[in-house]
Amino acid sequence: MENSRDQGRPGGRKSAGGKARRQSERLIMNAAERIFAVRGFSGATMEQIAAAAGVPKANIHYYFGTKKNLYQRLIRDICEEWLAAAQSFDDDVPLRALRGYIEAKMDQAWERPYGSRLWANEILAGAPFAAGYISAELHEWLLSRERIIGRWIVEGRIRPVEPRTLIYMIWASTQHYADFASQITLLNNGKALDKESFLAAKRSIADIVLNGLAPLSAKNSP
Amino acid sequence: MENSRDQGRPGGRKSAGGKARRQSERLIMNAAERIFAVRGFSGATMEQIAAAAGVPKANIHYYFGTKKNLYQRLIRDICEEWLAAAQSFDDDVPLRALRGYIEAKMDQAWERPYGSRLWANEILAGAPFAAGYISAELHEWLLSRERIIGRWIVEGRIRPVEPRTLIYMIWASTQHYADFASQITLLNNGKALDKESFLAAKRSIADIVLNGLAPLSAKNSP
DNA sequence: GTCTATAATCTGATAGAC
DNA sequence: GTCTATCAGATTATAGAC
Repeated sequence: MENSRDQGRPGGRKSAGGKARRQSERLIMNAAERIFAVRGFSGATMEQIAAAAGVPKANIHYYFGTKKNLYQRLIRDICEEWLAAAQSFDDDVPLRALRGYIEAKMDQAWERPYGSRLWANEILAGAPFAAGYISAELHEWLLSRERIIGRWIVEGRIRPVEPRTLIYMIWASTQHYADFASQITLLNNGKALDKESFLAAKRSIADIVLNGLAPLSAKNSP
Repeated sequence: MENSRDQGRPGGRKSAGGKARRQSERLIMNAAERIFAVRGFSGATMEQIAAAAGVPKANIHYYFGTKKNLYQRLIRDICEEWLAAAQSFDDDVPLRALRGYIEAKMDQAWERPYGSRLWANEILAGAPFAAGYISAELHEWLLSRERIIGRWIVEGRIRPVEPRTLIYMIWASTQHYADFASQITLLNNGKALDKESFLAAKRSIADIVLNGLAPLSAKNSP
């Protein structure tokens, strides 16, 4: 009656499993995200991850098979979450869409900084695992938003700027607060940025960008 | 007559040596910069660096002693070069100082992309080697420029923004073109950004930032 | 100074007891 | 499912011939 396909290494079923499995996987993935974010794929060791998760090394292999596999799961996870922020760029009022997007990206940098850093590390390494996702979903999203921004420019609703540069600026400026957190901390007398300073930065970034885009007419008078 | 302190491993003299030494060191450092930039300190291997430099592994140890030592030399080198760009933030006309600085940072991202990426990797890792430099020289520079920007605001020459956020935005936006080059390439149909697109991005970033800072009065009319 | 060979340690992965 | 013990290969560093 027992089906041997279903025990032992994962993969027998799609990726289901009891709550014990799910719980262990979550524990390991959280630890792995931190370690990979700091050391990169090749720099991280399974032992460091095991120690951070508080489990024996062998358990990680039991649940994820290989280091590569574990890493890929995280990349996929981060891509999926990224889509959430991407959706917030969707109002038809330029300044509202852009402010919403900037705020969503900043919230993400605050709430899941290690995800952002893992991504940065992956890109620095040449995007060996994320390339497919970038060329497909991300590229598509980028093109669609460029079209929207282009339309706003034609309609005179924002100042003429290169849409792509604008989007890169938003990515860079928001992710900076996660990716360069250790530098920011050192420049803040060794104290990590508190929530208030972070919120101030969020507003400030949005203000600079949005003022930079305000059309020549319709100046914002008090 | 011969002094044994002066042969064998470096360190006998400060860091002098014949042209052969200097040439070999330069060759190895260039290769190491590329490898460390992509894999990070712990992810890079001496063998990869040796292969990239086209020398036997043992030679690297002969010239630099340890991996750590080689890496530290690079960090120092990059810090020093960074100071050059920092100097360009020095005009008393706000828009000129800022545009000059943005352009200097962009030029650096173009000319020495691996230096920027190595730095990014170091920060992601928690700045274990660069911490001292960041807390001292970089912090000092940052404070001095914040004072200048603050003065401009008081004098009504630029819109009131958080000076630190502004500087972080400039760092992030310019370094993005070096650090995230692989992502940018993938989003550009697999072709690296050419010089023209890069120059366009440089102008575009400066435009957005500077427009974002233009004071409420004295609007730029045609 | 340059290079091959090798020592000492670390790392990903697995075996197999519980 | 969990954990200890361990293997095979990689990795930093050195020894020593040339």
